[in-house]
Amino acid sequence: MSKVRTRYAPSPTGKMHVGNLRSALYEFLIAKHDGGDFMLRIEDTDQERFVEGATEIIYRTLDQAGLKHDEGPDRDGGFGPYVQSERMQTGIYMKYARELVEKGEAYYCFCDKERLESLKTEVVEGKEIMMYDKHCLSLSKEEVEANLAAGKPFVIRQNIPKEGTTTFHDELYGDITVENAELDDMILIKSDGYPTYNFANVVDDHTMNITHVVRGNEYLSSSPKYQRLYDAFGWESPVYIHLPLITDENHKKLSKRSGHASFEDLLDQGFVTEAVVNFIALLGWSPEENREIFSLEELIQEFDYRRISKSPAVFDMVKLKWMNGEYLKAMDFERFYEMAEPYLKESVKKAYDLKKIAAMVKTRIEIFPDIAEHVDFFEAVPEYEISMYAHKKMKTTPESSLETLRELLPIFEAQEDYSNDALYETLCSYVKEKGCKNGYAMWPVRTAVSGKQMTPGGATELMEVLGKEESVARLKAAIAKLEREL
RNA sequence: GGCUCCUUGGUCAAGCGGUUAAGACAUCGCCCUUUCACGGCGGUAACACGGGUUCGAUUCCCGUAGGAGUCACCA
Repeated sequence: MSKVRTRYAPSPTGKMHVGNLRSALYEFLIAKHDGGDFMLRIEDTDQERFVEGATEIIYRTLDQAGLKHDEGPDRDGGFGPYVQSERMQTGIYMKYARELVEKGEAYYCFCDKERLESLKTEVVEGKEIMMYDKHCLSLSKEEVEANLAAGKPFVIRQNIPKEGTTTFHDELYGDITVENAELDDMILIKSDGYPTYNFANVVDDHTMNITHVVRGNEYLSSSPKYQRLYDAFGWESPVYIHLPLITDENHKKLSKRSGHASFEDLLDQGFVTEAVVNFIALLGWSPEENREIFSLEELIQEFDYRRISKSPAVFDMVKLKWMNGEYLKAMDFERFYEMAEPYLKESVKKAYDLKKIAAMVKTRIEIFPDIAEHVDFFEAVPEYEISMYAHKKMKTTPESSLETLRELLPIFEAQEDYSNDALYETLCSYVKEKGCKNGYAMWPVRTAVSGKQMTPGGATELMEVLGKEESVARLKAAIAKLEREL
C-alpha cells in the first residue's frame, strides 16, 4: 500500500466555517495517523465567487489550528501547481477532457442559455430542476468542427448512458448504487475554459496521487458521476470517505450563507483554537476509550477513520463553551493572562493588579468575554438592593450586617497589611471573638466591597486587590447605605 | 418532487445478537466552600414505529414515518 495522501481543497470564497475546518482536520488526521501527507489545493475555478484575501484566511486558519500541510502552493512537493487556476494554464483539464471526448465519454455542447432555460421542467422549493437532454451529443464531428472553427462558445459535458447503474464504494457508507438515468450530463469544462469542480477534482486527485478523498457528504450524491469519470479514464478510484454533516440546532447544514459562525468568529467570541479543534474532532468521531480532551498530537495518535459516524451532528455551542472552559482552566497562567488581559483592561480601568484578578477569574469563565461580568465591580460598586445582605445559610440580615460592618470598620481602618492572608486572619479572629460562623462576617464584607451577588473571590481576596483605601471607602459607603435604607 | 443518506436521552455519543443500554454537555438535588464558580457525589432522561430472521433483537433484513443532503457553466 502506498503512502496515504489526503487533501484539503477549499475554494477561496470567504471565511472558513466549522464544517470546512472539520474536513481539513479529518483529512489531516487521516494522513498523519498513517504517517502520510496532507496537501492543500486551492480550488479557484469560479472567478465570480473569488474573494480577495480568502486564500490568506485559509493559510492562517490552517496555521492557527496546527494543521500543517506537507504540500501546497507555498510548499512544493512535486505535484504542483497547487492552485487550480494555475493548473489550468498548463492545459491539463482540456487535455483530459479531450481524451474523454475521443473516447465518447464526453462531448461538446453549444446550447445557449435560452435553450437550457427551456429545458427546466419543474420548480421545487424555489429550485429549478433541469436535466440536459443530450441535444448536442447528436452533433456530427463535422458540425462540431465547424462550430469550433466559427468560435462558437462551448462547454464539454460528460456523456452518461441512459441505461444501467453506477456504483461506488465509500468506506463509511458502503456501496452506493444509482440509476444512470438519474445522472445529468454534467459540465466538465465551462465556456470560459475553466474546469468545473466536478471535473477538476477528479483530474487533480488522480494526478496528484491522492489516495483518500475525504469530504463532506453533500458530495455523496454526485460521487457516482465522479466514479464514472475515473472509470472512463481507466483510473483506479481513491478511497472515499464522506463525512457526516455538521448542522445547527435546527438540523440544517452549517453554511456561511446562513450566517453560521466561522472559525474566525469563534476566536473573536473568545474561544481558544485548541478547544475548537478538540470539539469539532468529536463531532462525528469518537475515540475507542471514553475520553474527550485531546491535543492535536493525541488526536493523530487515536484517530481511526473507521470510527467516524454516519449520522449528522448538531453543533452545540453550550458544550463547546464547557470545553473551552476546560482548556482555560488547564492553560498555564502566563498564556492565560496574555489572552485575558485585553478583556480585563476593557472592564477594569483602575490601577488594580490585573494578574491577581486574572487568577481569580481563571476557573470561573468559559470564554474570555465572560470576564466582564465577573470583574466589573472592581471599577465601581454597582447599584444593589440591601436585601442582598440577607443570606439564609450565613444567618445574616441587613440589620446584622450593618452591625458587623460597623464593628469591623475600625479594625480594617487600623490594619496596615492588606494581604489576603492577613485580612483573612483578622476576620477570623473577629469571628472567633464573636462566636459566630465565618460566613456571618464574611458575607456582609464581601457584599459591601462588591455590591454583587457573586464575585470571583471571597471578601478578603477582593480587599487585597482593592487595597486599603478603596476597601475602607467601600465599607463606609455600605454602612451609609444600610443606615439610609434600613 | 426524483434520487441518496441518516434515525440510542434536549445535545454529542458508546454499543457492533444475550448489557442493570456506558460516558460527556445541559438540567435537577446534595456535599464542600469566604458568596458564586471550581471540585465531589447522586437523580431525571433514550434504542422512531410496524413486520420479519432468531431460542433471543438497540444490534441483521424489509417496510412506514420523520429528518437531512442533493438535483448550477458553485464548490
